[in-house]
Amino acid sequence: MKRDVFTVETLCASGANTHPRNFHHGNLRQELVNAALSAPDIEGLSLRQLAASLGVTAAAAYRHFDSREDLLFEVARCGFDRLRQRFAAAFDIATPPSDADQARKRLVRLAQAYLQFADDEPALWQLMFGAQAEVYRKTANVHGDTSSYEYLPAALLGLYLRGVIAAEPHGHDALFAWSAIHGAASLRSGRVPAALMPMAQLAQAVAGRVIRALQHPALNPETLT
Amino acid sequence: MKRDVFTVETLCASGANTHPRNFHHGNLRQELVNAALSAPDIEGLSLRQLAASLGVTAAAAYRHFDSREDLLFEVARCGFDRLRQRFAAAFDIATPPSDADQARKRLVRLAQAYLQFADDEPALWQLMFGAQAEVYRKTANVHGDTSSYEYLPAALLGLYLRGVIAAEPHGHDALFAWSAIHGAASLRSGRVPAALMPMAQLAQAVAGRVIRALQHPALNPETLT
DNA sequence: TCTTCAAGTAAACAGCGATAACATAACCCC
DNA sequence: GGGGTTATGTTATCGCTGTTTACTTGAAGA
Repeated sequence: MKRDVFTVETLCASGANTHPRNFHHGNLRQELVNAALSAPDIEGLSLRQLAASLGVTAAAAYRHFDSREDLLFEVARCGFDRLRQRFAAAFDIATPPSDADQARKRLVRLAQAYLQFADDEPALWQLMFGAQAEVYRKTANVHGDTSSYEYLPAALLGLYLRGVIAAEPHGHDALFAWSAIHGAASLRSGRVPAALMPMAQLAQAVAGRVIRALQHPALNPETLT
Repeated sequence: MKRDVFTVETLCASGANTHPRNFHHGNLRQELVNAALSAPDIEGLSLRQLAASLGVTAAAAYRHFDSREDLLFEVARCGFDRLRQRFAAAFDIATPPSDADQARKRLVRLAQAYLQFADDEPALWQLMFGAQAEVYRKTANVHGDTSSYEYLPAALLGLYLRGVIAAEPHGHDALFAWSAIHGAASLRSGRVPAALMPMAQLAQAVAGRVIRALQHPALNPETLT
């Protein structure tokens, strides 16, 4: 009994499927990633439990990933891809803003997409931008996704071209806009009470003020030092 | 030998100190916290290693803390206290701003204090605002430190009273300012390249734009929905 | 059909947080 | 000073973790 557990008969008999396509898992690598993606705490998940939840030994995972970290890299990569898709939908490149108002609304949509992502996938958000963020982001980018960071400057450029903001957006302007939106998402994700207002309201409050800041000429830097 | 290791003679003989004040550690609780505070990765530290680094067994730590988390709570509490001290120094309540310029500079100093803290104590910053932030912040606040969050609104009020910003600062204004500064610190702490400029420059870029945003009347909200 | 290989298994390792049972230094009371 | 109590250490142990090793087996190709 201890030795013969894995004969073909035993397995086929126990499986409800008529044709369990493979004794070997169909695509364990992807299934591991998928299971991790929907875990309530991705960073804290246990590889053994994850494998067990797929009816597989922990060691099996090591046929597909070098380490637990390696698995999390892949999960983060999927996360950045999902975020990029949301940005793409919010940016809506197919219908360029017809006027200044539309350009403003596009920035608000981008902000809201960011906030919504943090709301919808808190564990994934933490993996991507939390403690080990640097490492995971680096690997994700190596795999070819820096593009998430280009929608925001593009939206600012759109605002400039339609006369909403004063000067051609500088790198500092994009960083400022990103800081404000990322900070809001981060505070919200950390359940800071002030950031728990309805999301559309938060997106407007932040994006609206970002636009206000860029609408007017810069302060004399000497008044700040 | 196995039994008599802990006789008084053995210990005094091995200690270089003439008077090892106590066989029991002087103040193990505080020493554990201090050691944790200067660990390169606070969230990921191992209680056993921490205890061993103080020449003590892991179980000894449980005489002073209910759990590893309980220790981290205390560490976070110290972190929020240190942050508050930095805010207090930057705010400099003893010398109120004499004019609008001084009020602006005070906000820049607050932003810089925040960024400097994230730079100086990255592990502590991650503990306080990272994955488990909510939990640690809650406990820290229970212990009596919500005051860190009051310097920023106070600085905005100062700007209003000196005619720099248009309207009496609203909760949304404070949240926006905090988001922008926190976001910048967060991006910098995550080594996002754009945020790695000299810190004074970053503080000016962000705080300056926050002021610019609040200087002017709000946009018509309908242009944003 | 025989060989080879990919992809699973079981078993073991060290390290972790946590608990329980025990030992002793320090202290208080007489 | 002597004796009991308590605070604060120790050792040993548990179950869990990530990871490695050696083994097994289904599938596919010459």
